[in-house]
Amino acid sequence: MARTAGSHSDITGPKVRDTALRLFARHGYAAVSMRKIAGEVGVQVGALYNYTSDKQTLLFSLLKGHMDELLAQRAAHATATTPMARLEEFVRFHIAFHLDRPEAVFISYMELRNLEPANFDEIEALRRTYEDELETILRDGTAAAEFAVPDTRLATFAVIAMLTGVNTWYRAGGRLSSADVQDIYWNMVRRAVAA
Amino acid sequence: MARTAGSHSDITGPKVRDTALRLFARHGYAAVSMRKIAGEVGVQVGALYNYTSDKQTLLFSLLKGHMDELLAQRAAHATATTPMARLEEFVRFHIAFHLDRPEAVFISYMELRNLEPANFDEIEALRRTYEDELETILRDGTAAAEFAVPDTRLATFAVIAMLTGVNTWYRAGGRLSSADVQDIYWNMVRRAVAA
DNA sequence: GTCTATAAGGTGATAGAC
DNA sequence: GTCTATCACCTTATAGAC
Repeated sequence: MARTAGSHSDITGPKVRDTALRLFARHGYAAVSMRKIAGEVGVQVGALYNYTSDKQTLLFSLLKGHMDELLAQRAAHATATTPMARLEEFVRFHIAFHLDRPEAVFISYMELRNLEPANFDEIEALRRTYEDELETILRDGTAAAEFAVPDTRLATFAVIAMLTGVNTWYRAGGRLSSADVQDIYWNMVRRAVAA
Repeated sequence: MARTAGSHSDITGPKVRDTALRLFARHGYAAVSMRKIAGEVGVQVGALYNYTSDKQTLLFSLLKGHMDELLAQRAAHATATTPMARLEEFVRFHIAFHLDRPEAVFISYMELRNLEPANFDEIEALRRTYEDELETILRDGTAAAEFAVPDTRLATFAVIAMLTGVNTWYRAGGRLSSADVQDIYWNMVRRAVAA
């Protein structure tokens, strides 16, 4: 990893991504210019193009990175075996993961429509993979009579929406910790689906 | 209501609002130019300014109209008396109202950040008024031992998020009617909060 | 790797004719 | 009420110097 004299790629690169993530989350992709990103990073606009081929690719890269990490972390944390235990694990993981990175979560939902079709399809497929794990848990639990869920697809949507909604109101440093929120939401989810 | 010769305000006015609503919902407020709206409406850009003082006011007006209608319709439909019946009525109303106008719902959530502070505060106050009715129902039901909800504020957020999430997947003409969805979601909400 | 300068075109909003 | 023309500015992206 030799470092070219005068180069700052190991500093500027991550800074560009962090800055873009923050600005896209706060103001929206369409409302944030490459000049604004460059200004926050502390470089001129031309320098940004050393780190992304264009603005669209920058957005896609942020969303792709987020979804890849979601699936990787989820796979690393899946250890339970019974449907009830798997559901609790999923609920707690989802809340913890999403509360940890509110900006990435926000743009991954809000900026989907600003992805070019091919990029959109790729992100959607990853999101679908994640949701399918929850649906499988709900179907397995229904088959085992642990759950009473008449429509597992709708229940999947309902649970995901309820859990992701935490990000709209939760503020770190408030009266509740992530663990508190996990307890309360798990209690509601359990009762909503339990036989 | 005399009509000036050559004037079309009674046609163009609503058309500007409908077009802006549709384009903002599809592409986002920042990505839609006044020229694009004018083009879809079938007028030149200067004509738009007979119907709105500026682009920001157009967005605000759409969101304000949506929230006013939400609160008016809700008030008109509130007839139940027991907490359980009031909750069921609220759940069914919320789904029916939101499925009826997906574009207005979408921009009312997605474009909040593009409102100027004073406009944002006004819309937020209306949304808060709506949410407070649900929280009151949950608190009354908990006091009456019909519900077992340890944290009524969080339960309010959870229920609203779950219900509004219907709009992300529901498509008119699919396998389920609005009434079907209401039945399924009411069943989940009831079990999540019932004592 | 970063800079400056530039290309080619889009932006919200207004003035004044009809 | 709608049109055309215009203002002042911002946009993404690239070329070439250092």
